[in-house]
Amino acid sequence: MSDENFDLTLFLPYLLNQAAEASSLEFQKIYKERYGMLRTEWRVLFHLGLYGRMTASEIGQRANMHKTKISRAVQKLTERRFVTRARDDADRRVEHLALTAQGQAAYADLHSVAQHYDAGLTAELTPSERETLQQMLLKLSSMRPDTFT
Amino acid sequence: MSDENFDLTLFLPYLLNQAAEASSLEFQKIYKERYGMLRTEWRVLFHLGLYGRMTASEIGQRANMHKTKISRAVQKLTERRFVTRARDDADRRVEHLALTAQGQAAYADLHSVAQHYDAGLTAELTPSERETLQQMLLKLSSMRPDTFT
DNA sequence: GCTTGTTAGTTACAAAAACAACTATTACAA
DNA sequence: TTGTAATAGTTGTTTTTGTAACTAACAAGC
Repeated sequence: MSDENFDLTLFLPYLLNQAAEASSLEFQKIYKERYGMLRTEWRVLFHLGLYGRMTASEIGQRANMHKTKISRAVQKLTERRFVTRARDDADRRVEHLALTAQGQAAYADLHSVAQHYDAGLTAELTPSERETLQQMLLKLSSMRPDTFT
Repeated sequence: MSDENFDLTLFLPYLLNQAAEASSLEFQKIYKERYGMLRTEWRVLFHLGLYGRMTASEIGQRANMHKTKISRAVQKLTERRFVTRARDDADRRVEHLALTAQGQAAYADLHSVAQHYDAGLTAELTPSERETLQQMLLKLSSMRPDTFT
């Protein structure tokens, strides 16, 4: 039963985790040191920078983040004047979030860092490898595997 | 300066994190439900199952886990009779860890689950894609990128 | 109008992770 | 020896996360 040519160090969830951690370590340092941000905060910032005005739920859906995480990230970001909140007039439950000038500046800075960082990471891959990697990661990201007993 | 054909949703650390989380979700449920294990505990178990008797530091090096995480994981695993500890006679600081019969059984079970789970994940990839993915993830895992300012 | 259900977001409490300081043991050099 | 540094592992404290319960606002049927 135990297939010997199955190496657990090549187990995809494990490998992905290792690669994800290793690859985000240095970048993490940068947004932490420069802006005192957590991963959740950086993600909210980058969604707002990328897509413009959004609500917390919209960010949650796109980023696969739980609403409490977002709530807390937004709180920190507003405290530090990176983000503003505006109640929707029609539906007063929803809040529209947007970057302040300061938030835009931080986003622009980190966007550029990310760009160089990413280039550094992929430097060792050929363009086609890079493309394939992206496609596969996107596929895996959207997968919801069920019962594997 | 801001290269418009750089899409942050394709930023490698982000993509890797998304893929890693999505791909480990269901597997996580299994070892949690069946054995009440945390990720750290599962990792220690699988290292011992895979390599046999090891010390905590050895596991730490291989798995890129901090020693406190391992210490606590080992504590839980010994409490639940999955792992035994044995002091080294020559150097009484080090402890050799090993799986009990019960630990072996759990490992065998989860190994088999992992095998099927992994097969399910890679089902949509061609063997060569799978191979390429592995190679790239291994490369990224071992990378220590520096200053990308 | 009023119930009942749903959605957006927050808050409170418990679980887990990160980080620093600690003990015990060994190594090694003055 | 004995004093200093290094290593293996643990413990304590602070952050961060996860989970569940909550408030407020809307929606829809009656």
